[in-house]
Amino acid sequence: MLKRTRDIQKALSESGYRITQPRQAVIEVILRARRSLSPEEILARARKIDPGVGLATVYRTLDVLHAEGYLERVRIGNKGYTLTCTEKTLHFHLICERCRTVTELQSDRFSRDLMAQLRAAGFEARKHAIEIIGRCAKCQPSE
Amino acid sequence: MLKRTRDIQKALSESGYRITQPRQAVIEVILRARRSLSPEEILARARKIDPGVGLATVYRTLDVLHAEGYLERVRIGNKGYTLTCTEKTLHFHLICERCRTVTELQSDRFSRDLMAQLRAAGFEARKHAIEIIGRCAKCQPSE
DNA sequence: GGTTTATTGAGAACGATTCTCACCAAGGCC
DNA sequence: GGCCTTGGTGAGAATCGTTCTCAATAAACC
Ligand SMILES: [Mn+2]
Ligand SMILES: [Mn+2]
Ligand SMILES: [Zn+2]
Ligand SMILES: [Zn+2]
Repeated sequence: MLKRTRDIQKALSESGYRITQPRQAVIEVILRARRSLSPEEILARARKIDPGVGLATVYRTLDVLHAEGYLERVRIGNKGYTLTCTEKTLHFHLICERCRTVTELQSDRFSRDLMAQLRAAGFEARKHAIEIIGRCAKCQPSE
Repeated sequence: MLKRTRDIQKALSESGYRITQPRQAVIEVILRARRSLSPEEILARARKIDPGVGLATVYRTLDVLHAEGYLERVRIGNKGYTLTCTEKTLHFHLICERCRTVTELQSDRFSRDLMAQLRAAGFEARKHAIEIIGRCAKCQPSE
């Protein structure tokens, strides 16, 4: 089991959630993934750890992780893929539409500028989703 | 009929689309709206102009407008609301989760910075969705 | 007006997500 | 360790938004 899996479990436990087999499996799967996964993909991988897991529980666990701030939902096209996220600060996602890898980026200048704009507009931000969709460096159309 | 409705109709017509009653109604509804609307809301309003319009046609017209660059889909929560958009350049959306108003903002500094980051990452951007979710100036919790 | 053919409305079909409910097991307590 | 309480679970039904199907319609062009 990954160290970060234990960290998240401990935090969930302290928030009053029970650490069940299915939850452990789902968390482990998401942390191990190199790219964002759909709920169905998470289910398939989780079943290799705990064969009995059900799809509804995958959705429920995603909700828990989202509510506790350990997971973001990122969309590619109409499909709802998911992604772990450690960052709490303003950052953005480069989503490769070919390999589905999600790269997280940050920029202080970017953040400062955005904050200033929000203040000017009198807008109180609660959350953000900054997604740039295209091709990552590895997936450029060769030519 | 709004002038901009006629402009869009003319452009669609020149692209080979037929200017039908339902399409006219949907375009007019979206342009008149002060906030983003769901497909169901668009249907309800379009039926006040042309009572026979069907839901499938609303979806189809949204697809056409999207394909022709006259409309963006913006999500609030899980629901897919829609919005007209004139801007072609990099810009972002301030989405009020209370009144659903979508404000479009732009910033040259922001754009330049983002472009630089993308270049550094070797990422080829095709489209973007920059959404800040929260409360607009009018919807601040009083006090 | 007549012809062609893209577009339409109604309802069926679909896929993703959520709900229901009887059963189960995590975690606190002795 | 065993017992109890109750939150969590799996299976399948239900729901919801969206897409599809197809016969009927009406734009657009002559
Ligand atoms: Mn992130
Ligand atoms: Mn826009
Ligand atoms: Zn890629
Ligand atoms: Zn508002």
